[in-house]
Amino acid sequence: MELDQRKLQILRAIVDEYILSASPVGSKSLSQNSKWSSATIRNEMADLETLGYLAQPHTSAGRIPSEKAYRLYVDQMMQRAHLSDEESKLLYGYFREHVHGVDAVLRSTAKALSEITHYTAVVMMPDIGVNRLRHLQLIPLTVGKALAVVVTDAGVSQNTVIDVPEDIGPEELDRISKAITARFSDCRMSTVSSKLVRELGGELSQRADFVESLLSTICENRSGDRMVELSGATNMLEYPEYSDVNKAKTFLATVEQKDDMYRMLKKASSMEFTVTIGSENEQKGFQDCSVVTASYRVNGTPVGSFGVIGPTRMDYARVLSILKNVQTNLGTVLQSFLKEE
Amino acid sequence: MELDQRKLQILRAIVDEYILSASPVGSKSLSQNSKWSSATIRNEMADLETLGYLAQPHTSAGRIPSEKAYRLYVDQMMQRAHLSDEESKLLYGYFREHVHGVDAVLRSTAKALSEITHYTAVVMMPDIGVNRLRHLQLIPLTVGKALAVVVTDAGVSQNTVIDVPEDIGPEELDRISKAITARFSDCRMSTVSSKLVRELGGELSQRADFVESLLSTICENRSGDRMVELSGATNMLEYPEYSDVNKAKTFLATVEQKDDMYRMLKKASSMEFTVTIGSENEQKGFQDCSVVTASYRVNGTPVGSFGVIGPTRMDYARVLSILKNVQTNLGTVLQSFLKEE
DNA sequence: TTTAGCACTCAATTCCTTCGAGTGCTAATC
DNA sequence: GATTAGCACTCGAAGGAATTGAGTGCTAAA
Repeated sequence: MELDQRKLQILRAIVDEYILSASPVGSKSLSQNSKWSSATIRNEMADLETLGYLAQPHTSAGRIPSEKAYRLYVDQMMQRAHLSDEESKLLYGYFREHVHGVDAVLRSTAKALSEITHYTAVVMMPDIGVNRLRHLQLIPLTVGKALAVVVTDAGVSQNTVIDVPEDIGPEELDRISKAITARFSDCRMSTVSSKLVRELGGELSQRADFVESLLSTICENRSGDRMVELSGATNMLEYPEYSDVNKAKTFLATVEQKDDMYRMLKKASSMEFTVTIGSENEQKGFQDCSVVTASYRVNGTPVGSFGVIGPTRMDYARVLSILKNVQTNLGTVLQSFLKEE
Repeated sequence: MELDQRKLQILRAIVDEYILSASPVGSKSLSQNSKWSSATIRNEMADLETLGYLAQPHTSAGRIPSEKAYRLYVDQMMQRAHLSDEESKLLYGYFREHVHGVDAVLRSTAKALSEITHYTAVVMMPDIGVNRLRHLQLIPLTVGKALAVVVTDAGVSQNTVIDVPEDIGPEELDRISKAITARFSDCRMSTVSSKLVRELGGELSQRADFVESLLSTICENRSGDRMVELSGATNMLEYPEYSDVNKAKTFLATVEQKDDMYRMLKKASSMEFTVTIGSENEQKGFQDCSVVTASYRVNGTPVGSFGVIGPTRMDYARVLSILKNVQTNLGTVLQSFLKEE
């Protein structure tokens, strides 16, 4: 049995309807806005069920789309929604407001996404490895401790507390900062530590051990916790899917595992867009959710990604349009951080 | 009518029982562990209800304590719980782990509190105004922007993006940093800006306007958002009080208003401990919650506070013991940041 | 003053009924 | 042969009556 034109149309109508209503779609209501009678639609529905695109919660209920149906819908059937002028203005506004550095922009991106989609948004902070070092400053804290502040070409900054041998005083920390900044300026963070061993010279060579441990600490510092911005987790409580507190709790617990979220986004950052439906997700807590992500780039290199998490029946078309829009805005903003040099 | 000894004992038993079970306490079950018959207890309960200490959800149900009862319980009746060795070790462990600066310690405090109490914890980052400046470093970002990193004697650090006149280059930023650090080291942050105008001299005087705006930006930067660490918000979903998704949503929305949380904690930081029961709370979303806070000190000055938010029937005795314990631990840890100088 | 006894109350639970949206199948129609 | 009208059937949801039981207030006896 094949999916002919009519079956496709009916399936699409069912998915569209279910995304809106969250309750099983019956043949009668469908036939209202269609050229076929409810009986015909019933027959087709029966076929679609056999083919695995639809499921019936119980005998006398309508049909709901299966994950397979969503997959088909996303891959082939949906029509990209277009955002109203109002919406894209609103969205753009979020980016205009927070031009205080890449981190701030990405955080406000998360907020924008969750507020506009009404789903949950996650944004991954850029992978510092691919960025170029612009400035490193060591600031003495207490004896044996210092704060390392790193600034990269993308405007990203990062603080790390590091251990310092006790015989290095504040002045030397400052000299070392300047030496590292001078020597490694414009190098990719990921190559700084390996280059180091070979190119050491001058003042730095006396403190090679320290400098090496310093740089590796900095690169490893970015724990998932600080690397993922989460927003609108509680939006999910709006949906009937989560009117059961236990389901809500599972979802919230999953989404707050920032390490996992980071891994998920990192994986997705090599792709322009991803749509992961229901059980396709690795996370157990997302079995009834879908995750849609988009990557963002700096100088053409993908450095991170952001995404929206919603119920499987989420409005994929709309979400994808929004992500697309945000991706563009984000590109412009990030580029502006680089241009100003 | 007075609250005689027997009434007090019965009231206490009811509160204790209700804290555990969350369901109305009847005279029969109470009489099991008491020297009085259910009838006597019933009579006393009727009196306690007239006096406003108890309420009946409906005629044929047991009694639940009123807010007035909790107030009395907290102020006079409860016996301070004592933590098991295991628990205080566990609690102490959280502090041993994260000695990477005051911020990190406070964040892990929030986590510790929420995990051990199973309620929601909020921790306020210390009010930077009362701390003494130790180091200020300006790091160039792009043309017209720089990152100001401030380190205080309590080990607290803070990043702020500031605007810089375009004619100030990286070298001058560095000189200004050093000059400010030298001149204002050991001054309270709150007095730095006012002192400034009078004591300006040498290099700084040429850039008086810039320096002044810089310092004021730094002091005003601490938005509630970054100043409050929240942990375990979803713990509340465990309790029958929040089995209704809407109530849960209201609670979560309230607790995520970090500005409000900051204001609440700031207000509480002048007191060693506070217990705010139900409608005593300003926040509308906390009408069915209680908030217990404790302050923490650096050099004897209260600089911040932390607290636990739970249902009104929370285990006040236990929570207060834990807060007390944490307060002590925190004092020791914060002190250690100062001593090492 | 305390308590045993008893009638009474009322939410929660259970069981039934009704209702209706929806189905599958069959026979008539295009 | 494809489509559709018609009809019997299914089953969850909604609503109502009966039952249960934990708990009360009151009264009279100890």
